[in-house]
Amino acid sequence: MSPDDKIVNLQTVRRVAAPAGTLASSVYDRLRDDILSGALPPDDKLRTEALRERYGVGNSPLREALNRLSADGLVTREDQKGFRVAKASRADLEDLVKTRCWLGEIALRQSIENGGDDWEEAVVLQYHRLSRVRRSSSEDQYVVNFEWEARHRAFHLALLGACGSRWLMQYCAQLNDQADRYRQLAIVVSYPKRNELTEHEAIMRAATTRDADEAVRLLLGHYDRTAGIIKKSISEFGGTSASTP
Amino acid sequence: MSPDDKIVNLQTVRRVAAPAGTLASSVYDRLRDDILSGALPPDDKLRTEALRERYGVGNSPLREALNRLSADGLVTREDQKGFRVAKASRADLEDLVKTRCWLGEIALRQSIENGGDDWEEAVVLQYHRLSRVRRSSSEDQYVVNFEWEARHRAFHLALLGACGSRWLMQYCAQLNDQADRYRQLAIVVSYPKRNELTEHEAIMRAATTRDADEAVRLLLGHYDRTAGIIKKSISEFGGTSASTP
DNA sequence: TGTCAATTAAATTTCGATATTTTTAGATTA
DNA sequence: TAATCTAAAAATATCGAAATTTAATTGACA
Repeated sequence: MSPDDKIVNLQTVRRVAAPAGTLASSVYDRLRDDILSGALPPDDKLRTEALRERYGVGNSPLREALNRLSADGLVTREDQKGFRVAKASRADLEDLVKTRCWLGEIALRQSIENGGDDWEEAVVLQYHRLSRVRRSSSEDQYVVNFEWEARHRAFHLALLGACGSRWLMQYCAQLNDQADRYRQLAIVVSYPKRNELTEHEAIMRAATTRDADEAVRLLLGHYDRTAGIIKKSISEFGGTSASTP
Repeated sequence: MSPDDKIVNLQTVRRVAAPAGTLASSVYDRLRDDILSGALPPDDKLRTEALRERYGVGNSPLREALNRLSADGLVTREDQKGFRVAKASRADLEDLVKTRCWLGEIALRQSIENGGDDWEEAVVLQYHRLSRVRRSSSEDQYVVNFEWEARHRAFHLALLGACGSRWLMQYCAQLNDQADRYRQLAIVVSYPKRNELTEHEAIMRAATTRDADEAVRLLLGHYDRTAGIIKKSISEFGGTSASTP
């Protein structure tokens, strides 16, 4: 048994073939994927030595990537004490989903009000793309399908994409990412039977019909339901990844 | 003469005496101040060599600070092209204030609803502290008073401090900082006669009286008025700092 | 004179090693 | 046994120079 077992497998196929222009960006992408997919569990200490070996890079690009991630709230940093994967807790999740609902409602209403034909088309398009890939890479057991994850993100962003505020969009995107991480953490425990496609379709229809109230109701319900499933499937997060008797 | 002379120049008295635990954090604080105060103008290219000399540090801590700042949206980064001070534009300002109003309203209403006695006391206290320092360090001309800036920020944060969401608070704080930067940029041009203390007092009273609608009206008016003054005092931002015919 | 290519210069990014700080382990003492 | 201090080990933070990439300059050619 190598010392890095907890990190390694999870047989995750990389989402993209790292088109990174700089080494630091490449490491950033990979680390980000590993955190969002749960391969690196919450509160895990991120030792530079171990990570340098894992990603095969030097000190500088690694440190740079970690700093960028701490900006995204996926990694925490403390002077002289290095980096850790951001903690996950029930309280934080509740805060997260609450904020997500507040901001999501504003963004969706603005989008429905301001969005033109191009916005409508983008929403329909992204929904279509989402509907063409499977939720899980495997039939019997759940295996992260990075393609689905990417399209799911794209759909939700398109939905809010005409809100007319870059700042708001940026925040919504960040909250989406955070929620995605919790979703992955939960799924590791139990893969819920949930037909998300139906929910997404209903949201898409209400939005493109410009039925703001209904669209908001559906979207917030979607957010809440996701959070509910996560909370149900996990008693408490952040624990050390088992082992050590 | 103390040995800390290197801090002195730029005739700005540092807000805090740099209690930084690490060099990178120290540089981060100083760079941040220089950007927020307008000493480093928007869109300015940030060459590592020049900055290393200016702050008297090596490559690593500087780069680390820049990466953190790009997280705050005060600095932009492009692969292989380095860092620049974030651009400032009328469009961005309008986006900024719009978002600030959306989020500020939510945070204030939540605070008024959830806040206990401790919150009320904090608001009153911060208002009092704000009222004890002058807006400008000098009487006749405007000179940034970092103490006022700090207390002003503290007051606004206290006001929203009981909203019950760390995410929302973080966003509001970031938007506040951004708005502060624009304010400094504008003031360099013309120092408007505006009795902000009266506005702050009114907001404080409405909030502590739990008059949500009135408090929101006043706060958003405060935001809007600030943005209006800024827009009026500057035709367009971001230009190179004069020179070069 | 204007454009394109090749060369030089400048700046960013990255590496490898060193200095500091924190954590761990061991020993000593109350 | 618990607590405290000291020394060793590990990890973080920092430096200075080398390696890449981008930008600028020069010169040739149409």
